[in-house]
Order: sequence, then structure tokens, then C-alpha cells
Amino acid sequence: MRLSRYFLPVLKETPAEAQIVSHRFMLRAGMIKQASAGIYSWLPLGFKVLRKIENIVHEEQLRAGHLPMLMPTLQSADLWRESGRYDDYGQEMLRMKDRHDRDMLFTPTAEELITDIFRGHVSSYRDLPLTMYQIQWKFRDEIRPRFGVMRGREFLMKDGYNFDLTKEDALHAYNRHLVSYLRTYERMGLQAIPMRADSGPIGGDDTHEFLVLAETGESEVFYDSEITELKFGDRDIDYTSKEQCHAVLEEFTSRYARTDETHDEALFNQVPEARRRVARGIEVGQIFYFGTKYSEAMGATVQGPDGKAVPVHMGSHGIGVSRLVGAIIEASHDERGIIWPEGVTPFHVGIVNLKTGDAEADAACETLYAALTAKGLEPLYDDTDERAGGKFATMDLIGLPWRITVGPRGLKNGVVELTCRRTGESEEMSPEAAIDRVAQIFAPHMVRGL
RNA sequence: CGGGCUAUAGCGCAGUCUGGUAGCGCGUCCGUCUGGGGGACGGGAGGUCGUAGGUUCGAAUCCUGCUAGCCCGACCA
Repeated sequence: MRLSRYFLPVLKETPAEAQIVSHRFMLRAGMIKQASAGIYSWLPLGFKVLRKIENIVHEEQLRAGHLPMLMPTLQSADLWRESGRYDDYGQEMLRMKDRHDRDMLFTPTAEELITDIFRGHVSSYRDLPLTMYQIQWKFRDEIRPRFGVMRGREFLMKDGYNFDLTKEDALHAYNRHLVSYLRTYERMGLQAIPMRADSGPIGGDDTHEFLVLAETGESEVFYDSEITELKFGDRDIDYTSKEQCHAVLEEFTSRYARTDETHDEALFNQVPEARRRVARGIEVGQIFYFGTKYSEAMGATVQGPDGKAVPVHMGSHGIGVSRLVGAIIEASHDERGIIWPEGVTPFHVGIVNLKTGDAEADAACETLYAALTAKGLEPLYDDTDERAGGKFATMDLIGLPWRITVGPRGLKNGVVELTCRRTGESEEMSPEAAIDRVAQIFAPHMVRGL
């Protein structure tokens, strides 16, 4: 993309409404614009990041064997009355009436609808196990939205639902989700720690939240520092293997890690003092096993091998896709701006032409741009005639992890400069070498999409 | 929903107390000079001062209602 053809309304000054760093940078980098309280338009740069995150979530869900689908944002209240949640959910649920005076709502989650789909079409244990998921906009009418997309009213969420014959199978689904979530967050450059949590209005016994450590996190968290040394890494997991998935669960949840909701001082004190940590975290996902809560209430049963109808065991699993954009920034920035992890960066590399209009510099940039694009990379070429300082400041603000700087001075010696945003380290090399380096850096991070 | 506050140009703000020609910085547009970390000079565009009503010869300014947004709290992914 050429910057001169892009829509990137960056701000030099910080809008007054933004309190936390991710909100400030998202506004300043021209990623979002508030439409009303807790509701945002996603401008091209922000939308690009959102889509990258979404694609990673899709890829990892597909890898785990889950089926993508899509359910409506507006739902009839009837199903929610059936589960009893129409009354339980309270003011957080946005309710409305259609022209026939029927009660409707904007979905905050979709257990009822998916259960309705299930019970209408699945009747045999032979069709199990089944896990379907969607990435869809949700609405929760928060009393006080704040922190930009971190705590908006409208938000993009991946929500998945598993249906299993037995509790044992459903717990495997739970473990499988835990594994796939660990993998998903790592690909986004995040360390998200599974912590024992409270189930809230979803209900159920087993639940873990995934938290990213950040000073601005909304939850206080207590954990054994050993847990931050765990890496999922590049291991090859067979998602159909109960043993393998369970082993990962054991590895990642055996040490103390809880949010303030479930914190147990006595248990925490059993952790050696040197390893006890109290910090803050941002919740970026949660997994639940809730057994037959919805299947019993809504009659979602299958016939087992013995011919008897039994309610299915279920769980649901969420990833806060739009919230992750903010969480990643909270976890990865400096005073000049965002620092995108390679896996989610909107553009792979910025090309800064230090002297637009200089024939040699222009030509070198065009060649770089074409060669990078040909390799499937996404460069953002600043071809404007702004001065160098301004170009650098914009690149730093929008957080591209790598930058190639091209100027007449370097070109005299046949070199350009490759700079790492995170470390600030620069290296001079030929344009060809820079292209190869960037291609090599991003080889493990090319999101294939769907 | 309780408490506090704000609304003037795209963004950040002054002007309101004490009523009388709507301002500043940044951004933006045009031109010239510049050119390796937000450059200089010159010239422009852009605001029914959130909204409705009231007081007044006259309202951004005083009064009343409404709306929107922000902060603290409770709540929440």
C-alpha cells in the first residue's frame, strides 16, 4: 500500500477522551473512531489488524477441528425465556421490539441459539462430538463503557460451543480449547495465562480465563511466577488425543494462578514467597464446561447406544477478538507508539523514502515495494513528500515492526537501512538483502486466511 | 444507577466570572525555499459556540429544560 493512497488520519495530539495507552494510540494511529459511547468504527488500519487477529483465530479453530458458522446478532426473546436467561441477564442485555411488538434482543452470547440449532438437527450420539463456532459482533450494554475497544459495548467475539455425549468427552473438548487458545494467543505475540475463574452468567463449574499481564488490566491477578516461563511453542499436538490435551492442561494450570474473583490467600501462601506475584491482567478469553445446564432446560438430547435419550454435555468458549487489539497494544508499545507483534501487524514493513522526488530514491523505493509485494508481503510505502522526521514519527506511531529507510546518502553506497521497531537497532544492507531478511522474518507469520 | 465534570474549526484549548466584530496552537489547502527524527516563510479555507426555549436593544457569555460525552464508584469479556 502506498501511504499517499491510504486512509490514515493520524493525530499529533491525544484526544481528551482517551485515558489508557491502547485507546490513545488507536485514536492517534487512525485505527478507530468512536461512533457513540462504547461503539466504534474501524478505520482501514484498525480493521486490518482486527482481520489478522480474526484469521489467526479461524486458523487455530480449524486446526482443532471446530466448524465455523454464523448466527444472527438479533435474536428472538423466546429462546432466552426458555433457558431462563431473559430475566437473569438484566440491563446489560439490549432489548428492543420489532414492528409486530415482538421482544427481540441484540445477542450478548449465543448458547440458546446454538442449542436450538442442535436440538433441531442432531438426535444420535453418532453425530457427536460436535463443536461449532462463530466470530460475530456482540452487544453488552455496559453501564459505563471505557478504555476504547477494551471495554466497549459492541465487540467482536469468537464464541464456540461443544456438544458431547459424556462429561469425559466434554472435558476433553474443554482441554482441547485450552490448548488451541494457548496456541492462538502465542501466534499473536501474547502470553495469556489460564487462570481459574468465576463462571458468571454463563454458569457451570469448570472455567478458566486467559489473562494478559498489563499494568492497565481490569483484574487483579495472583500467580506463581513459574507460570510465565511456560511456552507452548511449536509443539505438534494431536487434538483428538485426550491424553495429549490433558497433559497440556496439567502443565499450564497446575501452578497457582487466579484472578481476584477466585483468589484463595491460604493456597497462594503455599507458593514459595520468591515466586508469588500480584499484578494486573486483561481478560482476553474464557472457556467453560457447564454440563447439561442448557441441554436440560431446552431439551437438547441425543439417543445413546442403548436407545435412551440423554441431555448432551456442553461447554462454551470465547475469545475477545476486538478487545485483543487493545490488549496487544497494552502489552506491546513504547512512548512513541504501538509495536505490533509480527503475527498481527497491519503491514509487515514500512518503506520510508527520505527524499521523495529524488529520482534515485524514488526508483529504489519502487523496486523494493514491488519486490516485497511479489513475495506476498504487505509493505506500507510512505511516498508522501513529508519530511523525514514526520515519516519516522508516523511509522513509529502505527507500530510496524520493521522499517526500510531509503535515502540518497545510503544509495550512493548501494545500501538501505533495515530498522527493528522494538529494539531500535538499524543495519545497513543492500536492498536485495533487506528484502530477503524481511521475507525470512515473516515466513512463520504469514496468515493464510480462510 | 449514585457522585463529579465537560460540550467553542478535524484535534488540543482560550474566551463565559464582568453580555457588545469568535480567537490561539496543531492539522489541512496553495506557493517558495528546504530535505536522515514532527523545518522556515508567505497566502487561504474551515465554527448557526451541543440542542430547545427564556431574559435583553444585543447572548459563546445570564436563566431553565433536554441531549451527548468524560472521570470516580458499583457492574462487567
